[in-house]
Parts: sequence; C-alpha cells; structure tokens
Amino acid sequence: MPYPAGHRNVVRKRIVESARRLFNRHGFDGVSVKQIMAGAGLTHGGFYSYFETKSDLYVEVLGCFFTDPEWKTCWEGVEVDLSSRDVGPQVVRAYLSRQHFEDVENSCPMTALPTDVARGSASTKRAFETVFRAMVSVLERSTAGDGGPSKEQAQAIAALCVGGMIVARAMADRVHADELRDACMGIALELGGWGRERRLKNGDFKRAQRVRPAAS
Amino acid sequence: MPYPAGHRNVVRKRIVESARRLFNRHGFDGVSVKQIMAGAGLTHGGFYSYFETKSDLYVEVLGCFFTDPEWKTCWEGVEVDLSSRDVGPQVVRAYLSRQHFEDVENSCPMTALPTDVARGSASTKRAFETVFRAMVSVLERSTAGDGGPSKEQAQAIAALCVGGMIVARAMADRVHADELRDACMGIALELGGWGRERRLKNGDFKRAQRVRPAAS
DNA sequence: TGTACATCAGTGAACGCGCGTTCACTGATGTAC
DNA sequence: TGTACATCAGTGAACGCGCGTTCACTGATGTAC
Repeated sequence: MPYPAGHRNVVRKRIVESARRLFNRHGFDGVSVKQIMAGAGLTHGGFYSYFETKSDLYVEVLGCFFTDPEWKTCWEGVEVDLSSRDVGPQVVRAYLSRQHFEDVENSCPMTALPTDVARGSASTKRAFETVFRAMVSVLERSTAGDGGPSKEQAQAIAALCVGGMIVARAMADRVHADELRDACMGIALELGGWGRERRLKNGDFKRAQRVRPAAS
Repeated sequence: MPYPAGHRNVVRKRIVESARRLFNRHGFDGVSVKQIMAGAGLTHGGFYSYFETKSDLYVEVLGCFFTDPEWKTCWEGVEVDLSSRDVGPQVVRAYLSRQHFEDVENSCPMTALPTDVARGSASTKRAFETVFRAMVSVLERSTAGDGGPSKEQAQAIAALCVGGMIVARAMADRVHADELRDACMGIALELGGWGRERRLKNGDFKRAQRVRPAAS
C-alpha cells in the first residue's frame, strides 16, 4: 500500500466539502469540476477516480443535511440539539436566523439549490426529498409546548422555513428580507404551538394576541 | 418605413415569451440565446438588436407576474380576479393548485427561478422583490372572511405558497408532493382567516378543528 | 398600376472562451530485503 | 539503517462541444414616382 489506509476517504471528503460550499454559492451550472478540485487542493484530472460524473457528486452533496446521524447546524453561533424535546422551535429559529441567511456557503441545500433540483434527475430529487422529510419528521417529533404539531402543521412549518429563507435571499432590500424572516419565524413558531413570547417585546406580543382570533 | 409600425414590438414580445417559457423550464444557465430566438422563430444573431445582454432579458422576464395591470393567472382552468374582495383565497388556491404544479412553462418565476435570482445581480433581485411584494399586497388587501390577514400573516402566506410549491417541485414522489401542497394550502387558508371547510370532507374538517387549539 | 429604391429586420460565420471528460504520464509513498 | 522497487494518487495536455457576443451581409418591405 503506497499510501496510508484511509487516505482516499479523507481526500474524498475534502472534495465533497469543497463541492458543497461552491454549489451552495453558485449552483450546479455555476461551478466547474476544476473549481471543485482546486477548492480541495487538487487538479481537475483526478476527479474521475473519485466520482463517475459531476452529477453524482451533486447528489451526494445534497444528502448531507438533517439526515446525517451526527448532524448539527453549521451556522456559527447557532446550536440545535436534535435529541432535545424542544428541537422544533430550535430548528425554526436556527433555520430562519440571520446567521443562516448570511452564511450562504454553509447553507441548507434546500434553501440554496431547490430549483436546480426541480430541473434535475430523479436521484437528485430523491436526495432532496429525503432531507425535507427528515426536517418534517424532526419538527413533528418535537413535543415541547403541548403535544407538538400535526404532520400537516409540521409540513407547513418546514415549507415556511425553507420558502421564507429562499425568498429572503432573493430580495434586493435587506430590511424587507429581515422583515420576511421575522414574519415567517413568528408564524411558524405559532403553528407549532411553541409560542413566541420569549422572543418578543410587549408591543409585539400584543400583536401576536390580536392575530390569533382572526384565524378562527 | 420598410416594416409596419409596431412590428418590432410584436417580435420583441415574442422573444420575451419564448424566454419566459424556456427560463421557467431550464433556468438562466440552462437556456441559450440561440434557443430563445429559435423559440421566437428567429436566428440568434438578431438578439442583440433587441436586448443588450441575456441578463437584461432575464430581468424583464422576471417582472411579468402579479405586477402587470392586466395580470391574470396563466394556469389552464384556474381563474383569479385581482379586483375581487376574496382574491386572497383565490390566489392561495391557484398558486398551490395542481395546474400550477404541472405547468412549469407558465409557472410563477418565484417558484421556478428564486435560486438563480439569489445568485444574480441587484436588478434581478429588485425585479423578484417587486413580484413578491405585489403578491403580499394582494393577499393583504383581500378582506373576505373577517378583516383579512395582517401584513405579517400575508407575508407568511406568500412564503408558504412559494415555498410549498418550490419544495413540491423538487420532490421525487408525486404523492408526497401532493400531500405537501395540500398541507400548505390548508394552513395558508387558515392563516388568512379564509376557512377551509368548503374544501374538506368531514374527516378532514375534524382534523382541522383538532389542530387549532394546539396552536394557542 | 408598375418599377426603382432606401431602409433596416434578420442572418449566419466567426471570435475567444470555458466546459465535462479522457488518458498517458509522473512522482510520492510504504514495503521488502 | 539504507536501498530498490511496485503501487497508485494525482497531473495536465488534449478531445469535441456549445456558449455569449459581434458584425458584415442579405433580402423583404413600404414608399416615391
């Protein structure tokens, strides 16, 4: 064995990490194999001894969120404990946080890449769906508050997190983007039965009260 | 005048229409100028007498939803009357409809193109933001039910529509995609105070009842 | 009505470029003795 | 410990290709007479 055992695994992970960062920033078509390999400290020629095609790597990158058993958020300063009983509100707050908004490189792929996926292959969509369902299932299992959300509510909360962040990132005005994130976070927490009081000042709390009866 | 007056306007519109369909299907990078012009019955060389760059055309395509004074949905069999008092539930139902899900070509650009936009220029984002705010404002002005949604609720409803449809389109399993659209539609109508009874059978209605107290 | 003409909408060859992928090779490595 | 060697991870030139954009031109058109 001319190279130490595990060497290839280490390098392979470096390539996936480089790809994850670059795809999140520029999308599938916006990144070349050459750039990915350069990001891993290599030249482009070696790529095809690790992956069959660029698309195969893309599918692998998509799968590394929520589904990894060692998963934790990558966003600086935001912590989520997947085994905690109130993981639901933690996920909502982390997902719609300013940190996640700004940290495009370490973004959730569902925020950074969904339209690439919608145009992509069946295996790409399968990877995406697995991540989304993992998120829904985390939200559903969260029993903090009283009883936690129904499956329907958990799906809507997840869609609100993902959709809110996607739209916020596509806006030109930062203030409007922040306002949208706040709105989605507030409503998502409400939907989960996780309240919003801790987060809000008095004035906002009154607004939250006024809002509820209108929905019944 | 060798060509009839208005000739260039007609051809220009044909190019924008062709671009709208193709961008919706394949995204900015997935479509070439040659394909756009072929879709308008022309060859690629003439493009630059109508638009300065491909990006300029993209910005123009983005702007043609909700903001057009003559706007109406393009989805076969779905009608929305923007001047109606209950335009809110109409928009929610149309946006999350099976028709809109399937008709990628005539899709709302916010569903088909948001991540392209997030990576794009400031002018692209400005066009996107205008469309989103137009949608929020339509929802907010809808007074059907009692009083209509607050701005915060209107933003969340719009994010739920857009996010739900984006995620549904990125899923591999059609059944799961349908379930997600349904969940988002139900919760969005609830959020707007537009009820869901008309849409639901008895069993579902009970579920809707059970769901509400959990949120308080 | 018929013809000559000026206009300009549209054509398509050409530009430099970077892409995904292949493959003959180079050279750093751990092993055998 | 020191040297010769077999392995294979990584290199970079080369492939055919399609891209966005430019530009000299062609030829269909409405107008003037």
